[in-house]
Amino acid sequence: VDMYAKCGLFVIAQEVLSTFPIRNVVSWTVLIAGYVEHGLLDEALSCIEQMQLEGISPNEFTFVCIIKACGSAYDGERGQEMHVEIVKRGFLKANVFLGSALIYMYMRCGFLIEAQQVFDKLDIHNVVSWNTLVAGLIDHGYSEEALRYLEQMAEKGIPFSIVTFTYSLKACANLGCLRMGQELHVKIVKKGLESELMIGNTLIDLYAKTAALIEAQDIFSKLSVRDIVSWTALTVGYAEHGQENEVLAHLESPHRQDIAMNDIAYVCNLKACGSLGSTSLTRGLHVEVIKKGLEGESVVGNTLVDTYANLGVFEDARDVFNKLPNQTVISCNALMTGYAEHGHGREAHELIDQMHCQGIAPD
RNA sequence: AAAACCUAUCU
Repeated sequence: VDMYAKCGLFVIAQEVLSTFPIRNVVSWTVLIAGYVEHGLLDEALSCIEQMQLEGISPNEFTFVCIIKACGSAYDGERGQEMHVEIVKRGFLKANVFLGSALIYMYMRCGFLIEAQQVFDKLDIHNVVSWNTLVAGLIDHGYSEEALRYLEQMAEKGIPFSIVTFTYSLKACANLGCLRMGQELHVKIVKKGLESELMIGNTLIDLYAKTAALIEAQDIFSKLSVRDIVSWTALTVGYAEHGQENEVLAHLESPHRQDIAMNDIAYVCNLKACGSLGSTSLTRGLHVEVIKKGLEGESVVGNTLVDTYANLGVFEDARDVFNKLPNQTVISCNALMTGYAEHGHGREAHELIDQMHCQGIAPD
């Protein structure tokens, strides 16, 4: 059941499960974990109901899965209900897995105070519970706070993991602290972690964001294995600093290296084309995006609208905008900013009216 | 026998 569920073959997993004369909490939990890993919250929750109907109670493992599911689905309400249930059963105090899952859930749902409270109340901490807190803070733009927690970790002698280093670098990148990033880089080299892909990629990003493009390129060149993240981090960095030739050299390279593009990579490359002010490159990428069926993906679609609008190519901006499966305040703002910056006051006003008609609240 | 943190990206 675990294998099928992990592979996403849920019909077979359920079938196997149904042939068991007796199911226990593990049989159900592995299935639930599979659903959660594949983002299927409703199915996971319905399993919980079914197992309880069979008279089987969820245990700590089960609750970790459920809490994670609530976080992934941004369902803070339900997460809170589950939290109450967990406390009632006395599971929380000593289980750092459950604690980390709750911190993740609250952070993702924007309940930062609650996340910190869970962290503070935990009897046991480990590097993951710290990392989860730090990651959440950084995701919400509190990089200084995150750095303070990272300092505390160091003071308490908690060894940094790859994830800890990654987030430390990310905090530096967000704050534009090249110096601190370089100090971390030295430590990373000393620990022999520089060839870790996640760390290498984050170093590329740090140096690119702090305008240290020679260093960024150097890290990139020295990586023995590169993935799509390595490429896009560098490309965006070059674009943001106006290095057109390097961008051109990198846009096509992932293909040539047999590295698959994903939706985020298209967003990055579109962003790069936009930074360079190139309508033709943008159109070229747009064609690829359509071929891959990604035009309607919200972030990809919004980026297309934004890029075209910034370029002042409003026929295309409008065309993509109209085709979006759901227009949101983000896509509207992107289009509107373009109108405003290119002096199209009338269109901007019409868009406000359209938002009103569609019940999209301006922010 | 099963569970937590995971790098590039949109206004």
